[in-house]
Amino acid sequence: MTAHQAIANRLTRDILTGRYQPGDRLPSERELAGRFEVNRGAVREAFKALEQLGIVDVRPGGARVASVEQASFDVIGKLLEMSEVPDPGLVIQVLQVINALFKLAAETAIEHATDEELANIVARAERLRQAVLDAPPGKGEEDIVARFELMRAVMEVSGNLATRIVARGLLVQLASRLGRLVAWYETRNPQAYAALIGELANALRTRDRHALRDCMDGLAQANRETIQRALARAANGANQPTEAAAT
Amino acid sequence: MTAHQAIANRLTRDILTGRYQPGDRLPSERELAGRFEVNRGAVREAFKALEQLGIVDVRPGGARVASVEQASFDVIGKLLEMSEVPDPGLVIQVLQVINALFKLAAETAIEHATDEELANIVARAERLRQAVLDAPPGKGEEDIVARFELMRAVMEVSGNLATRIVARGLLVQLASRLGRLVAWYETRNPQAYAALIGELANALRTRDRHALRDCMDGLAQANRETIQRALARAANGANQPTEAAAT
DNA sequence: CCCGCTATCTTGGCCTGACCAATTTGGACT
DNA sequence: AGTCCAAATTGGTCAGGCCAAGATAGCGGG
Repeated sequence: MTAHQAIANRLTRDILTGRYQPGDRLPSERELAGRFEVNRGAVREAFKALEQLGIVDVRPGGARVASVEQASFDVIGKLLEMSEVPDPGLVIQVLQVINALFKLAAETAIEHATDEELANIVARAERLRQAVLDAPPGKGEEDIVARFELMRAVMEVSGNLATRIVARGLLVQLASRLGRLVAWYETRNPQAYAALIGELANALRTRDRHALRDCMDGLAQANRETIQRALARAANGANQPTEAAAT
Repeated sequence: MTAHQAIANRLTRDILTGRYQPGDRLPSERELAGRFEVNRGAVREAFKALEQLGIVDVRPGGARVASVEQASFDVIGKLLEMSEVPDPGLVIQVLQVINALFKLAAETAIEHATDEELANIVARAERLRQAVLDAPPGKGEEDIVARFELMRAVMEVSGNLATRIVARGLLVQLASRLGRLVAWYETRNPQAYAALIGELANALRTRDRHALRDCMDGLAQANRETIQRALARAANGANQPTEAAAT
């Protein structure tokens, strides 16, 4: 962790947690340099990062914190990192966006992707389905990662660069945060979930748009429930199972 | 335009147009400082911007350009600015993403928004509808902006921060680019479009999810066609109607 | 001839100290 | 109280330099 990164993180945290309100003026570069005992250049680089994040507007005369509304979408990742267990409401919102894009990507994929690409996806889905079924109860946690990867794979072959970039960004931001809670995941009803995955694989294979739409909502709901439950559990027994250390 | 911004723009352009390939090493900070006749600090700040954009990976030993795949979604705006008339394919892709989010936002809005918020949106939609109908043929170009603003308004009241941030980012990036082509817009079939807007307003007012879904696809298609036609026209008569100056 | 290791060179990270131009701010003046 | 101007503050940039983390070429051993 370089100096300017540390400073940027600290300031980001202070801003996103409301210690600095929108419109407030941040301390000057010189003062922060003194406070953090670093060179002004390091503070400047941190400011650049904040500006790029869209949470600060820096110009001669002073740097002011901007409204969250006009923030870059990278702040979502930062917001997820604010607390030990990410805010469930925000996670759900991000999931909704991801699912909307997943739906779009899948529909585009069955129109534009090559047979080979689709076959690849289908194979991956089948693998996930087997994994879900084979996993002993309480030991099927790992597949939450596989679920995300399946989504990502579909987005890759959608041929839509915008979808890829946006969804990828959201997925990595979310996955890197949820991955740490892996110990709390549990697929409530493996059979039902496996069936949904199977439907998805079939819809993709046959390029059946209608079948696709039918299973999408179910999948989204299943994912949401799994994650919601994991979050709730994590929030309770907050630091029992693993070491789960905070920095 | 400050020095580091100019340098960042130049390098961004070089990278996105393929002058530097993914994996290539960028010239060193010192060399670029010499080439652009600025201080190394300025180049450093430019590098910070590129790094934040996700198109460059900078670390001791050298800065390398990253794959477009792992870029931040802000590059979409940059990509749209690469050429005089934005790449139609990319615009369509971005529109698809926006529409997917619009759909999500609208569905969330009819569930969570207050009556007052919805009434606001409906009023705005009605205004747009009237404007479309009243505009004399060939003079209805301005409403393309209103269309975007209507979408933005719906996203604002959706109560989903992730949607707001992502969609807002995409909308401003796209709108700021398409706004300059305003002279080429023309609503092909005002009556049909006005009818769709009317349906949308009704669906929102009555919180009718089914009716909402029905008109969404039509709206998306109408928007896509309008913009697609404008782009094609702009690409042809590239600099006839207005001054349309390039920097 | 190829592979692995080391010494050297390059590169980014950071520092001190300084000047300029844009903004803020406080006080003088009306 | 409201206006206007000058001083203080702040970000933007520059110069030159040290250090540690990577890159690289050259050597030695297989």
